[in-house]
Amino acid sequence: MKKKYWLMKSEPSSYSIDDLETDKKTLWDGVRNYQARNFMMKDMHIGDEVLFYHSNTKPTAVVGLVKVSDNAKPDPVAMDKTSKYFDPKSTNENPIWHCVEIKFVKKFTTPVTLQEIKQQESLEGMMLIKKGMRLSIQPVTKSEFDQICTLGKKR
DNA sequence: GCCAACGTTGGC
DNA sequence: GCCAACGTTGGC
Repeated sequence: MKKKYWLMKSEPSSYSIDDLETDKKTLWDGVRNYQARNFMMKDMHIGDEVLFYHSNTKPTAVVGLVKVSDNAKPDPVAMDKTSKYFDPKSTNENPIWHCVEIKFVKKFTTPVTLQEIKQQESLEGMMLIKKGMRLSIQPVTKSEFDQICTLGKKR
């Protein structure tokens, strides 16, 4: 299985890279978008590397690296009536939503801001900066991944 | 807090 | 199957 590269968004007010550093690993539950789900179910595998992105904050930025530590499994909170992610259409027999588990790898010494990414000519193809792009899980190329990592190590 | 862009829902 | 209405995302 060839390693793939991804970008995952999170609002730091709900779950930040620091939370993940504390937890070491977490189930990426609560995703309720079919495109994002399909990536997790079909394309993400143990060992894939992920850019962790903080959205809805100042500044928005890729703040670190994480790794897929377990393949997709049914999303438990979809079956939890008390959860805000509860979905009556999803059952134990026929779960609709799935999620992978991710583990903390490292925080960037310098977060790579959205603004900075937009300024890189070599990154102008990134999905993240496409107008109206709001997918919370996006594939990135190895080249994009490597460039962001380099920027994150600077200074 | 605003609002553009998007995805989903539901009436027909 | 269309599409208007609605809710959500996420940058600014």
